[in-house]
Amino acid sequence: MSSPRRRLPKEQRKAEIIEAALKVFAEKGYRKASITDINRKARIARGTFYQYFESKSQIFLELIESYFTDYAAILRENQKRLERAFKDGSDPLVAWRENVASVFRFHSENPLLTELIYQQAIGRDEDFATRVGELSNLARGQLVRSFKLMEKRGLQRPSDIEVMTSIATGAAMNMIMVHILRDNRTDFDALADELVDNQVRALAPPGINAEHAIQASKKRRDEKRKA
Amino acid sequence: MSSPRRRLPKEQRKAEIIEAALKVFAEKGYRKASITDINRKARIARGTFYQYFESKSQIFLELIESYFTDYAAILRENQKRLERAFKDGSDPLVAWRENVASVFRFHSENPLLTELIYQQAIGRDEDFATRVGELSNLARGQLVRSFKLMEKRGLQRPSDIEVMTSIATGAAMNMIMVHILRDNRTDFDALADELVDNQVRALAPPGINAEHAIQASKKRRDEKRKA
Amino acid sequence: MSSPRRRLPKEQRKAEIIEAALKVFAEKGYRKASITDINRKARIARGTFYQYFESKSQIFLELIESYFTDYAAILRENQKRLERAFKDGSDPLVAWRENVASVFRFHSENPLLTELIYQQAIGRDEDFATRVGELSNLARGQLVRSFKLMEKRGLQRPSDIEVMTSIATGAAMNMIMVHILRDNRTDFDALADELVDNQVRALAPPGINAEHAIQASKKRRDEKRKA
Amino acid sequence: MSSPRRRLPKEQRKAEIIEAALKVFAEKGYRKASITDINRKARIARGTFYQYFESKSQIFLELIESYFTDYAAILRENQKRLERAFKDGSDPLVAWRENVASVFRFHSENPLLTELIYQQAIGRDEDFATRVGELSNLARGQLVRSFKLMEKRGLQRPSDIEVMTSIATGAAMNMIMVHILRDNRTDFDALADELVDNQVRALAPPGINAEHAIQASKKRRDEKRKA
DNA sequence: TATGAATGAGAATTCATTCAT
DNA sequence: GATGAATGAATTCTCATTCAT
Repeated sequence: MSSPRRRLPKEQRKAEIIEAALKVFAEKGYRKASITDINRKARIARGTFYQYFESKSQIFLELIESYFTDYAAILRENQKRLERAFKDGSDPLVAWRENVASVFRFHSENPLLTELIYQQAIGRDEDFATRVGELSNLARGQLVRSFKLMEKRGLQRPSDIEVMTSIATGAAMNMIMVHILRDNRTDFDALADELVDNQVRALAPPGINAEHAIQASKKRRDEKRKA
Repeated sequence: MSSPRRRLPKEQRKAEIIEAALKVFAEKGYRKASITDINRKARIARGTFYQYFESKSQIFLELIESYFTDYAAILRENQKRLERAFKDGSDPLVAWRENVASVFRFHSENPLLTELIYQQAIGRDEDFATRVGELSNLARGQLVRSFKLMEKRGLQRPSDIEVMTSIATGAAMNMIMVHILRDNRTDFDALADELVDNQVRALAPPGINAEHAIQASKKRRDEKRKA
Repeated sequence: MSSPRRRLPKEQRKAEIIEAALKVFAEKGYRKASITDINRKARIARGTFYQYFESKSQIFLELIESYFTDYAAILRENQKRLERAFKDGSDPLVAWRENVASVFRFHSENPLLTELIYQQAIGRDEDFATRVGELSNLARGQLVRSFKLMEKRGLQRPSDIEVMTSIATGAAMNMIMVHILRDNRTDFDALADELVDNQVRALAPPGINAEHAIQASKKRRDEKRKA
Repeated sequence: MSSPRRRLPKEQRKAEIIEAALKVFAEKGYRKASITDINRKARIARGTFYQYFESKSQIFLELIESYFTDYAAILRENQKRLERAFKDGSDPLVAWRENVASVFRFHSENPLLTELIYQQAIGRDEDFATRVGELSNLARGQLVRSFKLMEKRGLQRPSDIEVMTSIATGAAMNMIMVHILRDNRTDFDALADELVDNQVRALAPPGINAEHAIQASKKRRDEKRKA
């Protein structure tokens, strides 16, 4: 009916739409955001959207999946880093610090996606609840495994792992929301230290001196960082 | 056109509508829930709703306000309980435990409202974000004040209070979501103990034996409870 | 948002919408007709339609069903009239003439519905084909039964009943389309006579004088008509 | 953007598209069929279609025209065959039988086009109604002329030619739809005989023995066929 | 010639809100 | 007070058509 405007390689156009959708969803929330909002932000016509995505829910789901795919990769790396430490005989706390910092960094680098997940997808909205539930259970599962490993190695006092996981997860999530998203802090090591120190003190097994372990692991981390 | 069904005292009718709205919002989320859903649940006609509430957003806001009003009352009481402990010379940790348990109990008794707040209102639904932000800052402020008091009294090691608050708040929020809402646990004291023990260990100042303080305060709490 | 216009009893409004839809569908065809067209014709707002009908396809189906319900009633009566003639010993051809005329009259009185069925619904459009097929088989079945009855009673030569039915149905359908719908003829008896005379001559069994039977039955019909 | 697939002679490509369009329209109906459906079936790109046809309605019209062009040729031949019979002094009924059979054969050989015309184009889709009306009047006109000729030659009783034409046309159309399209019958002579025998009996002038004429013409037809 | 990305008018449908009864 | 018919803005999605490559 009317004439096309800007011709773009398929992948680039798709990326632009995804970026626009991410902004719009993060800003307005899934239900309040309209396809028209996305189109406006991506500077495309009404119909163009549907050349790339089947529906509003499909693009949202795609965003969610992409978050969890990337996050899962981070978590897998973290798990490996911890296991490697045990194998190496190097300080597992150093690995733990790096793990926590990497989680903070990941969310800092994906602020819109993070907002989307933590503020929109978690709501019992729509058909996403199921998928989001599945995916966040994966993440939770990773943490549970790490805790178990630490406990088994005698680095953590015996505890109700499920509750400890809720505490650790909630603490991390809230730090991300408040200090990373809201305050835009980027001193990931410092933030990670706050959380890890807290956990070490809280969970150090009776015989172990938490303060000493904390100081030693920070020192080792800094030395390693210099190399 | 047709005959009115049930004539009710204004306040009772209003309460019924609020109850219905709460259920509907908690189940479907603010955006997905329709006035018709609420009307159906409250067994009233389309127009009746507007005799009691100006709009959909108004009743939602009213629900949010009511949550925060009630929660603020709990938090005020908790603050008093802590201050009273200091005045009395009684164990502040006993008060702290009771405080945490009372927060769990409050959310357990108001599951729908809790779900609403934690899963819907938190989503950056621009219409409510501002007000929800204000109100949750109030709650956060209360906690910051308690932490400061503890620190000042030498019961907590010096720390970044903001970060500690994020950790404590996030941990509590997540425990509420997972163990109270999802798992329906009602052993509030046990849950509170998990969290408090964790915090005590993590935050005990250098000179103080955390384990001893934990055991002593639990014992005192139980004795007090018997009376 | 804006104010209601004309308030009508539910049944009356529904009837108005049905009438409007009938006109619009008959004029434009099912697919080209839009809900907006119907709304405009019924002088109602966009949303009002959906208070009375679930969807465009539902109202169309309802129209089709109503046609076949009414038509089936006519055909049942016709069948009875024929059977009564055999029981009475009265001239079955008189009944037959009345039957054909009644079919013409029915379609003449429902010109829009007729147009809808014969010109829209018959097309392999949508989900209607199945239902229309079922329903028109019912009608065809009635005719087959009548033919069999005539043949059994020796009033018709043995023949391929299926083909005869196709011929009779097609002939009648086309007469309806051309002479009733297009030319608006209302001399149903004359039209019926043309068709029946044709059939009698075509199907008269060897021993019977078709011309005589034709004249006699017309005479009897006219006498009966006077009473 | 991407490379052309198959470079074809203009006429061949056009024929392919027409064939695809025919299938698609016959299957889904004009309105429901999309250009994309046609493109997919013809294995061409979106834009290619418009190199050969101006619009969706144009190709449809072209299909309709092609049906009527071919059909008109058949009817012209038929008219000639009938006139030749009169000139030859050979049995016009033999010609008549052949004519009817040829009509059946034509529709049998063009089932998709037939479906299109009888089920789609007939629907008062305002864009085509006019043209389809004109064209089917042409066909009807041919039949009227034949009937007049038969009547003039004393082979048919005087009758309301318009009504007779409606009857004959309707009967033939319905036989085509039911027995040719639906049942896939290919015994065109047998089918033609059913219809012709019927017409002969119905329209034989008073002095003529219909049964005799029927048998004689069939015999002659079969003899001629052997040659 | 052929392609397919881009367009936007238009379709069906939803739902918060109004107001005559 | 209560009712529910009526409203229309807004939303998602479709598809014929255009045109730069």
